Amino acid sequence: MEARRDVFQAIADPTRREIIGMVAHESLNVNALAEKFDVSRQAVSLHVKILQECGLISIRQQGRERYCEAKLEGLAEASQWIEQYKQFWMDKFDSLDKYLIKIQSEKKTDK
Amino acid sequence: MEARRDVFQAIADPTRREIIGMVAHESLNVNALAEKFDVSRQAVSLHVKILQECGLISIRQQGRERYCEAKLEGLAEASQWIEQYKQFWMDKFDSLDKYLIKIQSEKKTDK
DNA sequence: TTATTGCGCAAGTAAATGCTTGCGTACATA
DNA sequence: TATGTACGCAAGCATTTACTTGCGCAATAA
Repeated sequence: MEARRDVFQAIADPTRREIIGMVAHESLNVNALAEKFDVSRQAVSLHVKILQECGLISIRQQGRERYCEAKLEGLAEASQWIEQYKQFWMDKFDSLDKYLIKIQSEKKTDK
Repeated sequence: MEARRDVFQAIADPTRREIIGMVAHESLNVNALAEKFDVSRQAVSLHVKILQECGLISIRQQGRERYCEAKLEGLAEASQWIEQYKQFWMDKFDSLDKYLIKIQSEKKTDK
């Protein structure tokens, strides 16, 4: 289980997406996280490790516990990749991001 | 190679992301697509099949050729998932592109 | 008609993925 | 100090993945 590891790979797994969703709301330690899934603690621990390696969560060690905190900016790369195509299926952007608005207006001549 | 197949899974593979990028610009038949990659035509053909099954491209049969056309709205699901977290990191940076430039320069070890 | 091209369908393979169980270790609490 | 708790490491295993080569067939060019 050691190979190409990027954000796209990380969020490809539904369990990992769930983990992200959970720690986005509140910091959770590995066991607390594991309790919410049907799979073993080890399995969850591995997902956590992968998410950490991909920069999507960070670990805060506190005593013997390891709290997982979301680092959602790690999603930016994937977000940008998708955003570049968004204009093709949406007429209107409700995003406030200046960069995206800029790109949108630049490519309005397309299509 | 038959199992869980969703959009996240589909875009997890870099070759498939490249294929999407290519057919987003122009319709290409399988062979034309295959020529642009190092892998065999069969491999590309399989990626195309997967992308089609995930609703990210559609095939237009024309004689013996099969033209791949992007169906970028298929990305909406993934887009929405990421979008829900966007607010959590957008205010952390002046702009998205600044951050992307940062991670791109960090990713020199790629491939 | 015959040769060539475009492409899908296997079948086979190596590597990656997801998960499990067993074990060791650091931290806590009785 | 003895015991329980949080969690990583590692080995083992069934699948899935990404590819490859070989074959066959329909559409097209010679």
